[in-house]
Amino acid sequence: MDAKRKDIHNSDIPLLCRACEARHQGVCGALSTDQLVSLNKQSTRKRVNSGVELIGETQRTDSYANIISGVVKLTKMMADGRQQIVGLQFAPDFLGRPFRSDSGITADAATEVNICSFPKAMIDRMIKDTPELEHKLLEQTLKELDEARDWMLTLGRKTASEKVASFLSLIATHINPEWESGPLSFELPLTRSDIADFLGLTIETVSRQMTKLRKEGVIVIRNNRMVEVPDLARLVERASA
Amino acid sequence: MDAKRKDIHNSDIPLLCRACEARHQGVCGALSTDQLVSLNKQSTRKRVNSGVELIGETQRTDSYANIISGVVKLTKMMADGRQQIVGLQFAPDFLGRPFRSDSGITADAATEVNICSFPKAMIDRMIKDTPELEHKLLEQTLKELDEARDWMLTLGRKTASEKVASFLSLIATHINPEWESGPLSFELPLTRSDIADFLGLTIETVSRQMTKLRKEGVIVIRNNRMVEVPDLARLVERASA
DNA sequence: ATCCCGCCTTGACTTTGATCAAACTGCGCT
DNA sequence: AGCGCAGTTTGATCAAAGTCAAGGCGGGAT
Repeated sequence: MDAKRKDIHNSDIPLLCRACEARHQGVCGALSTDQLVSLNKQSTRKRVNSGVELIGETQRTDSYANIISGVVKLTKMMADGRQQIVGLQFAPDFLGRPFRSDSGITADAATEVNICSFPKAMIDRMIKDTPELEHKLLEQTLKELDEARDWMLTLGRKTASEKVASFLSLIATHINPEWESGPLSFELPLTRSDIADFLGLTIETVSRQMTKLRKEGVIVIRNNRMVEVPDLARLVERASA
Repeated sequence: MDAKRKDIHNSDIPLLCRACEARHQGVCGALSTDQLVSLNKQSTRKRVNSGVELIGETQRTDSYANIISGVVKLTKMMADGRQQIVGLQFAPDFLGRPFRSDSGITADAATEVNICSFPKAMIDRMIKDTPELEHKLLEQTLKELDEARDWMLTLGRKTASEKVASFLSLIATHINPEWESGPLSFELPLTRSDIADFLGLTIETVSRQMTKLRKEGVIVIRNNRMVEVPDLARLVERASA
């Protein structure tokens, strides 16, 4: 095993992605300087508004992207309109499904989103030449799989109240992963309707459970989007995580 | 790109795994003859009965395994005993979580299961030396992710009746992937209790919905485990897939 | 054969969350 | 300011699934 390979496998220091002009753990971290330079030429930065479809039925999926900022929701829809959010992606996640163009999932911007996108063909080519890239993809895919399975437990076995607490905990800890103690406030990246689709509930039930948590003093609702959590431990408790 | 690399990426012909004495799409497909020989020395075939824990709290996860036959259920459990099956694995799936020992999931034999297991350290070492192996793992992980997300839609948005039909369709099509038309009969690999844990329902609800499908002529229940489906299309329809 | 035990089914009733409907809030617009 | 609108909250009612309880079925052991 050469030193370079070892380095990639043992370290999780994000590398500089010149194409995105940002440090992140997206695909770029595995690339050589030469590859980054050529990627740089083909990549485009985009800013999209909330609600815009990034990958799906209408948008042909001929590109991958790194998320620079914002939140992307991955949604599955049934023929009759029922829908379920099957994943949320934050910076610096990688957006796109390798080796396949359709997975029956659409990706929409939940908030304003900045992405750096590049041609799918280019990345697919680099994957074949660069094992480190495949390693990065495997790590992200495993992370997404863990998250999906955690959420399956929430969808299948938790009560409405536990679901809402789980969602708020998820966002709270994601916004501030290094939190220790004391109050914490943050902006919800989703509307009530999106939260309902993420939790497998209706908007009315989400609203009622939020109200319940507010009345019990577990959360403070500043406005529809801004939430304050005086004691995260108490919220996490409600989630029965 | 050398020919060998290209071959692995473009072909999905299962290779002979000498360690398992079986052709399958598990990890062995990516290995060289030398690697297979050394794997052969360290691997052990095991037959385990239904209900036995393969990976989890008690069983220290220091090994990976290929499933030779049988069905393995991946379960998440809450502190109060509620549990959710987050995945089913069939031959020739690969069993084990790379790069991490605990993922909060236990793997139990749902039926009698035959596995071929090898030391985790050995595979982890081979992963670093053999990009093709990592490619195989990525493919399986993506498949599991797709399945998990499909199931999230089922858990979050389908009715009890649709859930049961979805489960039966899943098993029916898995048992006989090349099915065209005409009646189809198969053995359920799970108990009612397991089915309930997979669907996020109670055993009573599962039982009632099975009875309903039986009375409507969509399925015939030979005995608790044996089910006959006269017209698969009609069942799939009920699943609102 | 009979008993036993695990697994499954069925019935009566309760609870949770969905549905339907109405009203409220914040915000951009004229 | 007043209007309109999207998003949210709240209330009343309803239906779906859960809970509790009893009984049936089948396979293995004595």
